[in-house]
Amino acid sequence: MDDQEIDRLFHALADATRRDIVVRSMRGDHSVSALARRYPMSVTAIQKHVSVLEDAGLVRKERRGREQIVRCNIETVRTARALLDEIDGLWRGRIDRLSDLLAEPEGARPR
Amino acid sequence: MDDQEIDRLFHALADATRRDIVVRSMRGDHSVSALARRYPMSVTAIQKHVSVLEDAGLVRKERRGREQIVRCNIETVRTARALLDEIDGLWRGRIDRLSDLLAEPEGARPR
DNA sequence: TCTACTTACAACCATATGGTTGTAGATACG
DNA sequence: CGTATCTACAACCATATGGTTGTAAGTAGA
Repeated sequence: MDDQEIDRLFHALADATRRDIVVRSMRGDHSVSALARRYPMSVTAIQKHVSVLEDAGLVRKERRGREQIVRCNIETVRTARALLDEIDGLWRGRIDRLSDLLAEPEGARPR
Repeated sequence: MDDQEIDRLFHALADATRRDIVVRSMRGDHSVSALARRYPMSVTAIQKHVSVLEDAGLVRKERRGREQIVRCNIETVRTARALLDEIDGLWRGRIDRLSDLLAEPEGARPR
């Protein structure tokens, strides 16, 4: 996963309406226009939000007759979480290395 | 934590330079200008990135003489991760409820 | 003191973002 | 059939974003 994809992923999550669409799309079948009825904005605005989520891989659309059903891609949510875990891992590694240093006897310190 | 704060948090993470600053700021003391030397952009641009990270709570600045040292706020990284965990929890809850339904005998289904 | 370094901030600019309205095509249904 | 619904997409607009340069002020150090 390259930087641009990660940018798109976190950018997609940086909007309350989009986060809400992700959650709703996990809990049942919702067409784009059905989703639009729940927010104070036009169908086109929701189409754009769904498109941003789609480009980020957080959601996919499945056509059913004349409607597009929006469904969540939970794997991508987990990918985002894993990215944050990685940062936390670096932090914990930093602490570990620090305590390693403190625990090491003087002569054993790597040069 | 309200929607706007969450927006700011994910928005701050949606930029490769800013993510890199977060990681660097975990691994030692870096002033704003020291950070700026590592990226192909002006000091002012880095000041703005640090400011976005600060507003998101991902980083704080500590003045040391004439320089500002940027340090990571790991707790906020963990907050972001917890938000994604919450979504994943809803997903897993959905599955649990589905298998509950499937496991239930016909007559026991809630009305 | 004088000079270099670091930060702060205003002003500016191009592009991206998040919304709107309008038009049009495809599908469902009376 | 005709009509309503759903989606797609272009055009438009205001504001936000991410960069720049220029100016000024505080601090360190020869």
